[in-house]
Amino acid sequence: MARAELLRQQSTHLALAELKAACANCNLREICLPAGLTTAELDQLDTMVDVRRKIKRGESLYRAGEPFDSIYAIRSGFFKARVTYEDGRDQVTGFSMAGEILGLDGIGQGKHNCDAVALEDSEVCSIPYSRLEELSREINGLQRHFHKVMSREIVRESGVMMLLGVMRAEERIAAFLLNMSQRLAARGYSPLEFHLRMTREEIGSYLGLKLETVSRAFSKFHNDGLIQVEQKFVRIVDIDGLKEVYAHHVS
Amino acid sequence: MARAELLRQQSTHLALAELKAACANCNLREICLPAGLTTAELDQLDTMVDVRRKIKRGESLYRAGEPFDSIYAIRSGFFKARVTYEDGRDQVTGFSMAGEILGLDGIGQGKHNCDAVALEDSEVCSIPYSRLEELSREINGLQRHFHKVMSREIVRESGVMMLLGVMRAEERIAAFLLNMSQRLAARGYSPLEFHLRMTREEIGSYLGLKLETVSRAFSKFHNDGLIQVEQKFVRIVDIDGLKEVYAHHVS
DNA sequence: CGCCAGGTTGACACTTTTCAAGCCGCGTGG
DNA sequence: CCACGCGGCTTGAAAAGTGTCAACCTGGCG
Repeated sequence: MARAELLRQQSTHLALAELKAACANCNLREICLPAGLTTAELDQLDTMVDVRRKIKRGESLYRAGEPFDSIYAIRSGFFKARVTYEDGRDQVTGFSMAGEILGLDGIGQGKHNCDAVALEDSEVCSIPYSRLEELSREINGLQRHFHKVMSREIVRESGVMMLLGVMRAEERIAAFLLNMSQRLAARGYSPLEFHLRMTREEIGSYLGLKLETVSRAFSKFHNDGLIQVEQKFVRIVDIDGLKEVYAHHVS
Repeated sequence: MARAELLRQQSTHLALAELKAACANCNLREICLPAGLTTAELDQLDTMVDVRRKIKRGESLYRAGEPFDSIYAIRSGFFKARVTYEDGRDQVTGFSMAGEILGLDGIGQGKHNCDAVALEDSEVCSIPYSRLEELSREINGLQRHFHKVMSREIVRESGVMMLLGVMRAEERIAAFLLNMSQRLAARGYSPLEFHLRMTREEIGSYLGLKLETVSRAFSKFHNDGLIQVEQKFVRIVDIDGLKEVYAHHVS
């Protein structure tokens, strides 16, 4: 905290482009928090964003129970959100990639509700919540977009509830692959070839399945000519076929 | 829309207490949106809340796809939120009771994402989102509390994901009963005796189970002396026993 | 009075988990 | 540089949990 502040001040004049977040120059600005702001508003926003923070693979950005004071925009990398249960059982509640916002779950109770764990070396922009509150009173577009981000998180989660509540194993996996594909495409990556950052177990946890079930579904899709899988590498061969599995019932 | 506005103006001087929402006098103000505001702020808030709207059992407050313009505070009654899937399958994503806020899912896309259906005759206060935006720029406490409400919805949903992802049938039902009990208690009702407003099928849909499974679990809890069930009436006989089922594994 | 939605219960089928064995690939240390 | 170890992945067989189908019950309402 104190150290971050120090870093921020030091960086203001020196290596601004290097250490300071600089939304105005960020190539994620269209999909990240500043989406839709004017150039002038972007400059205002920049005053609020703290230095970037690097998180190594396997480390956590925050942990459940820690006091909440900032939200985070993912600058690069990949995270999982994990909720741990009283008895030790846990569940992955989401995967997040560049441009997405982490930490929204902390606002309600003033402390984080889940762990945010980096699945690869990552970098985040840290946004003190109190400054976000202030600034979103001044910049209407920021207020509106922040509300949208929260609302979309609610909608996203109800989509996951649908996955977990009504779909069967193969449908869930197909939905998962299509979702990854679509989000990667929105970031300019290939929607048909990608590396999974998470293990089978993490996918299973997210989808409410055991890792063996995930593995079997991958193998079946492979044999059915829908995808090619080799460890964490996935190539979608027949995307329409995948969509049929996802929309199921026509089998 | 125009009609609601008309009603609101008419009611301002006439039957204010009857038709106008009047947060300042509402006995739900401690758990509803205005929680934590000062008396003066409450009066400001009242200028924003439209007339109450009555929803008959079985009718919907809004439906998925309809344009979003207001959020709603439940004044009395009981709702389910339901998402319908392309192919017709649907899922209940939540149950809401007095003092809770409906419609937050609409902010992100400008249209509602689910149906909100009354499970008994209900009354809601309608809060135009544009006015909420304005006012939450002026009243810091309102801004903060609105953010908390959204954040808690995110946390609530990740709790449901946990239910759906890692718990088995009987644990889910126990969790459901304990959750109802706790929310009713927060509203001054008996936590140990209540009437379920929803059918077994709706409970099942919410919990990702078939209605027969719900029914069997109820019967089992009854036989085990944990609860008494008779149709929609439930009495919790052994709440610690229920909690053990919920925390499971010790069976 | 009779109908019908909603609920209960039983028998059986099916999906997914559990348990177990073995493989593969990658990083580490000898 | 190779061997080793280990986490991660795959696959099979059996077990468990939940869903499906069907019959029947119950209570409320027209």
